[in-house]
Amino acid sequence: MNEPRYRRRKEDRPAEITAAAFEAFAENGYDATRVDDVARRAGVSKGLLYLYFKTKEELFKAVIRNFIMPMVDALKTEVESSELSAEAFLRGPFLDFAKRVPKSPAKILVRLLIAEGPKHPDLTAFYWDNVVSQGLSALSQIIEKGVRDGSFRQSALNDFPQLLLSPVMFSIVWSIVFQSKHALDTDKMLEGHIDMILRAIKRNDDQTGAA
Amino acid sequence: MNEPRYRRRKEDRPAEITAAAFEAFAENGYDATRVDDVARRAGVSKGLLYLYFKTKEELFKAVIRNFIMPMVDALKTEVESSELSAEAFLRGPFLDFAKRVPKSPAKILVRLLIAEGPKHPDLTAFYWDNVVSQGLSALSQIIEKGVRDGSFRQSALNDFPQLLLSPVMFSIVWSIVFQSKHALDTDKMLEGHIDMILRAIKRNDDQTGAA
DNA sequence: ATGATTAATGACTAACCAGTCATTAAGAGA
DNA sequence: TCTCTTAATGACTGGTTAGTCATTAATCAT
Repeated sequence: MNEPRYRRRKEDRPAEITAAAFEAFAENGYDATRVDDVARRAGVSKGLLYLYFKTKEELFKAVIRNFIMPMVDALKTEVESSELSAEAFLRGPFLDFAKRVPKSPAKILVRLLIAEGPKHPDLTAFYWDNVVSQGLSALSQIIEKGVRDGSFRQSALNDFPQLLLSPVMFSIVWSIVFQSKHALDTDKMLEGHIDMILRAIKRNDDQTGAA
Repeated sequence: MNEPRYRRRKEDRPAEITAAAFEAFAENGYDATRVDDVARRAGVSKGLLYLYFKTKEELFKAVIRNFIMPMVDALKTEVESSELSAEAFLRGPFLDFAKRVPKSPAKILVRLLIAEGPKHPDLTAFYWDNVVSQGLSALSQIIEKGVRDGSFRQSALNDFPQLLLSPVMFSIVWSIVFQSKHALDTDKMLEGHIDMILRAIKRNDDQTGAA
């Protein structure tokens, strides 16, 4: 009956607290999240939390780091190890990724970045270095590969790989803001987007396909 | 030397306060904005502010309404009064609009909507009714017009006019989060986007043009 | 066993801030 | 000029919360 009040598991604590904090920040954003609430979710006292994280802000940054790293690593390996043609990569792994993100909990990071980024320049810098610039250069590689082997023509995508990502971002924002009231079939939209892009940039060997 | 402490200009006050609040909310977001600060910016006491706006939240909503309404009205008139072909409209007024928004102060509203929307369902609903759904249906009209007169083929844009807007949203988010450190030529990107879209959806009478 | 070490607690405080209200003075009317 | 209405003030309060610290109890070393 008397649950052990003290557990003493120094190694696990930070990860447990970070996970709880992720939940809390995701639900409420930075300001509205109470440190007490994070501690309670982690089954830990506030004092202990402050033993591992000096301030609320440091905790916030730890959350971002912890949950972004794995995603980026996964994407990079996928890109680099793939032997698919550029088109096949866009229709396959890239589309999968694009469909997955707006449904994953990680979408919340976008909200946090937009909402809190301007107040935390170092966090934004971290995000840039570890996520955005790497993601964009991976996409550029794919596109250039397609151009080199003659299957894609030169297009705006060469200068702006962002255009591949913008509907993904849009899906995320939509799902955060409107999804509950105004469902959007993001999977279909993203498929349509890839179809359109490919129709625009493929050299005309054949000119069929896609709705 | 003794500036008049009391000015008594009942009619101007609400607009002055809303303008000050827009600045403050834009800089700091909702939670971090102090009502005292808004009052100071408006050159007014906090007590007076509470004479015109019952709560901070009501003030926030007034800000959104005040700054969104004119934009939407402008866009709607433009769409409805235009006699241009679908392609000309996309390359002209629509592209202008798309270029303008990410540079205007109104872009901040997107940040506020993403950050605070989930906590303010009625505000989100207002935004939907007055901005998003109207904007989308205007775009749908344009696209259908192009399809009807045979210049566009059926495409993903028929189901997802959002695809036209996603790079605009992307530009806004980029400019909020990264612009200071990593400039993006949003004008060029948006031009490239329209070029690609048109290449994808135009029926092949001619198949030349655009980089 | 027994002290030494340190993970963990939670009551406390110092600061902050949305919203109130008793008071002041500007302008309107007579 | 005097009175009445109301725009405008700003000190105050009640509630909230990030961060602290004196204390407690697991675990470890001997």
